Amino acid sequence: MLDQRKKKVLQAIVEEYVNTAEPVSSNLLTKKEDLNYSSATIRNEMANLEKAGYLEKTHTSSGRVPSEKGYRYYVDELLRDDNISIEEIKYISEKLETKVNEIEDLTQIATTTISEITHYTTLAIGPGTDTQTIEEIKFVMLGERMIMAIILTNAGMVKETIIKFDEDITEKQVETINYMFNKKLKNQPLDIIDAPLEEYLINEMKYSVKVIKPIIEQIKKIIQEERQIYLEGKNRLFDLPEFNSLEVTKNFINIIDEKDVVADMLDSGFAKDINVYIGDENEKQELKDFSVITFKHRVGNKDLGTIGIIGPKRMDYSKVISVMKYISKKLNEKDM
Amino acid sequence: MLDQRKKKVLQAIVEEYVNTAEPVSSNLLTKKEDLNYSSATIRNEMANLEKAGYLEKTHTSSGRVPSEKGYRYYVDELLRDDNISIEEIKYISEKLETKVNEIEDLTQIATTTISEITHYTTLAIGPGTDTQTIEEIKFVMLGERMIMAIILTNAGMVKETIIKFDEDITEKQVETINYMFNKKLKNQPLDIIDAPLEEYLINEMKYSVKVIKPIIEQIKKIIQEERQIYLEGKNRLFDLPEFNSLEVTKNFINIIDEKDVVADMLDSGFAKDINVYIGDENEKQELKDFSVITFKHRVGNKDLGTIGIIGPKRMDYSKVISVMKYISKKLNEKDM
DNA sequence: TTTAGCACTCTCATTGTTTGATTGCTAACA
DNA sequence: TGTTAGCAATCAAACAATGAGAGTGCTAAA
Repeated sequence: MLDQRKKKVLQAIVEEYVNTAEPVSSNLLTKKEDLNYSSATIRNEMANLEKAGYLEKTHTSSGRVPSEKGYRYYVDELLRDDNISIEEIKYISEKLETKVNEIEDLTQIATTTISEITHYTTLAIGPGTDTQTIEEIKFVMLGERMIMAIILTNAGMVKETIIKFDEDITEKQVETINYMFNKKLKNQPLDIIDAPLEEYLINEMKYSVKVIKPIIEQIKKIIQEERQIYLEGKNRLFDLPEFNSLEVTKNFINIIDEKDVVADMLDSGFAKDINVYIGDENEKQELKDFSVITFKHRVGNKDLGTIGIIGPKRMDYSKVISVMKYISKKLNEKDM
Repeated sequence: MLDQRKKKVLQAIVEEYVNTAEPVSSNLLTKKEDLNYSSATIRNEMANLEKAGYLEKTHTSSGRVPSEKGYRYYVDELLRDDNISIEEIKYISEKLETKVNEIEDLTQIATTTISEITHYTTLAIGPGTDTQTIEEIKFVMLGERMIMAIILTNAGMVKETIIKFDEDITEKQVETINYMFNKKLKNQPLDIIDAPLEEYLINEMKYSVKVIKPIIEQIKKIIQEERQIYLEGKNRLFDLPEFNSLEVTKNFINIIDEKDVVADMLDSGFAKDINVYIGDENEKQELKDFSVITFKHRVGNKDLGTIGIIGPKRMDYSKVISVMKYISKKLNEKDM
């Protein structure tokens, strides 16, 4: 357990380092209002904190930098989570009131807003197929050999896809398909669409494989592949001193371009409302130099996926967590 | 006009530099089969070529590097445009034969294939709204206050969007909308959808503004905003020595993330089948350190937009142009 | 017209030097 | 006992000096 003065020193070092990206010296800390001690005293405290693992040095005669343990302690015990201004609250409220036609647009708006306010790269992903059920499925004829399938899910999402056939198809057939698919799929989980279903429908409907197979295949494809990823402020981090290194920059670009990494990053465990992963705490090795903060994106208690930000370990945790808490609450209060 | 030997020297320098990214010395060139002269002779020729503007030096005692004029001469006069192997031809053919449901998928496939073979970043953009006409427009009811509009264009593209209303809407109304919109819009250019049309429809149909306005607005939005951009191999260039510079790397990322820049880049003039823009020849100042090569993406003579690659000025023009010529031809031969 | 030879130029890697920031430690102080 | 002044030690960063190596331009001879 850290005593009061150690907490103050640690907090001051984290906040100073977050601001300046420069190792913090004992001398600098003596200028802080609530640390009225000589630099020698501060130095002793810093040496203690370092011994306990909360601080690090970049070389023997450098100032101190928070370790991951230091950041973790700061996040868990020291930070303010109401670090949000009236103007920011106003701005967020305005943005979230935008009228949208598709519920996904709201995800985009939230993502953009968070990135604008925090100045970090913000990512979002739609809900997994396993959490959604089919509310309705509709087939529309677009030509003799082309139909469109439209799926409405319980989360309020609409997915559509085009299916082409090798042979002509009649209005009557489309009607039957409509009826049969709905009968079989209504209120079923999205990922029910699979081989056994295909077989069943072919037997039941007496339609040729040539009709059913392309439909099932295409729907399967769109459900599996089309998990939308939203990305905003990709280049926001480029001006940070961490990104003066080519390696870090390229590494970062590779990470956020890799859909799998982003999906995994956003799908990680959700013990709390706001989840903070600092450096090595991230499951993915690639993320060891970054911190990630995520929250479940719910609107009126419907699961719409996850929103998260990524930034350097030297991140303004206080600001990010404050903004996320507020936006998360506001989103959930909305009715759609 | 360059004499035979000067051409050989220029060609050798371009090709050597394209391969190695190192300034080319006179000594190195003497090792080329068709340049059986001493280094002193080559040096004289290089001095001449430099005086004429085809070559540059990075410093007084360095080897030579092609200037933009040098690249231009190489592209116009010296390069082979059948630099494509049997394996590559085979690979391309296979890829382009993939069965697709939506014509845009073909653009994606072509883009990916080009990037794979050339190892450069490849971009594509769909056809502009001004070049397409509406073949059919369909409205489907998805709920009491929600419909979907589906537009089929003459290029074979399908665009769809969801529209929500503040008041309930009937099946009957949707039918009327269907009829009226088709009557008015069939075979009209895509960008006809605008304010005067809105007024006309409101008068004609006696429907409240509350019904027509959201429809027009949403359709307008999707037509204007949704010009799809395809991007493949974004990180392909990162390993090139040019990208050892942070500035170049960040600059590049910024360029290809900026939809406007990419659109402008791909929409530039089309004097020839294959268009080559070297460094400063690009309209956009941001592209001055890169070369861009584009071609009109046509399938069965339907305009499907533009495909282009971007890479360093030190680009393998021969390979890229050869591959593009072949793919362009193959695409156009397809019937959709 | 071509080439051998040589002085000249410039980059790049290496090494040494200086400066300044910061620490840890010791001894004195309250 | 906790706090602080003072000081030697450490290290990064900036800068200068040096030398090797690669390449050129020019001249004179073949």
